[in-house]
Amino acid sequence: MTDTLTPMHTRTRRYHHGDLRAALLTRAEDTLREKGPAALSLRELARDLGVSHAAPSRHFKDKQALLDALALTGFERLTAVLGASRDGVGETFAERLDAMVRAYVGFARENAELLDLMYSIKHDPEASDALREAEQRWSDLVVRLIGEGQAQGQVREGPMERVGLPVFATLHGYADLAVAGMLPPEADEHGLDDVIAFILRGSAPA
Amino acid sequence: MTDTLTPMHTRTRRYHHGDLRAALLTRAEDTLREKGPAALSLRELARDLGVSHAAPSRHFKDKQALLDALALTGFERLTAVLGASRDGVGETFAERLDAMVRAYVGFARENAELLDLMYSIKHDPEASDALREAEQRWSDLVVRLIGEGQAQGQVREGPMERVGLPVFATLHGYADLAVAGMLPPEADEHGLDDVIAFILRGSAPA
DNA sequence: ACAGCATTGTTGGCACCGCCTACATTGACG
DNA sequence: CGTCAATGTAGGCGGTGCCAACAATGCTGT
Repeated sequence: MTDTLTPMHTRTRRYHHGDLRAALLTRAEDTLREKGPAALSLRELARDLGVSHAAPSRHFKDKQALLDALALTGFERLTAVLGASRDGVGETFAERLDAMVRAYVGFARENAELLDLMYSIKHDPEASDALREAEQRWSDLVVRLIGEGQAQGQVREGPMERVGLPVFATLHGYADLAVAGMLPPEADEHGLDDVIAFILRGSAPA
Repeated sequence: MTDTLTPMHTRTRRYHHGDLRAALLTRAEDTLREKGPAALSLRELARDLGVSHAAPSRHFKDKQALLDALALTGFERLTAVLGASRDGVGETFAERLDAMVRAYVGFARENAELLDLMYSIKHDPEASDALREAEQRWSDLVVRLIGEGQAQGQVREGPMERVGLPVFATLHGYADLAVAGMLPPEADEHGLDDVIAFILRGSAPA
């Protein structure tokens, strides 16, 4: 009954969006980046996409579900970035660590709010399985890096949890400081180099 | 002044609360700890304290102001705890570092949500001066520790920003992981020891 | 002592939010 | 071509933060 006259392509406002789910996710990430997590509202998202305020609920059962999905894409991209950091660099622990730290901090700087979201969600005891797996996959990359270092005699012996944990903590901590804008200006110059050298000394064989 | 007559404990519902501001802060911290940051609402706080929903606005111009004040008390307590960690331990860098790391992680575990709040706020570019000062005071403690270590020849030479930053990053990162519940169960056993040893190796003289 | 006034609380209203239920439109499949 | 699941819409509910107008209180100066 709507119309045989008004053409679809003008101001395309078809009843079905086509891929609202994906559109919600990308728009949400933009908003998150530009206006922060507090400004993320399902209703505003719906308005932005020209859809009714209840439409998002067809794709995400509640707001948390959307945030979870957003974090999931974040973990996937982070894993991809870290995995790629191994390409084109040497095989020594030092080189691979260097590449991975830079990749991680780079991701953190470019996706500060998203990374924040990713960490605040995994905090939640009842995160989805997919989320836990994604998180697992990326921490496996660190574990693998350390394992290789140990095999090559460039990293001290010991169980992974004990050797890897301080490395992980340092990496995470530095990225978090960078994201929070807490690094002194001078840090831009040598900060990364210093942290990488610090990790190497800390994890060097006894 | 308070009362020689009206006992506190009798459901007194006087028009003026007496010290609503302090009551709001303590109640807010309890709620934060027990039900998480999302459950913090000015209106519910007011209900809990038996005052009208607009009463809090007389003491905090908006919700963020209350959160800022909460974070401020957090920084003050953290500084006190870290300062006290120096008492009763030896004067070597290793001992003092050990004490401070344990104090910091202990505070983080006991005040996880509050610490989260503290960090998410300093993130904000327009935090109050008092907040910035409080944050400064506590990071000064770390700087002081490292300076002493250098003076005693137990920490490598170099400008404070370059030597201290990796230490700070590791400390912060480990505490953050602990707070987020991301540490593997095995970490409870040796995690702290490992991190402290890691920091000592990383910052030892060349 | 007390009048005046700043402080502190109260009431009510606004716009927004997330979530729910009932209904409408669409497209895919038998 | 009819049926039906998937998708989007309309409206309502209780909750939130914030604001403006009003009321009770207690401090302060005369």
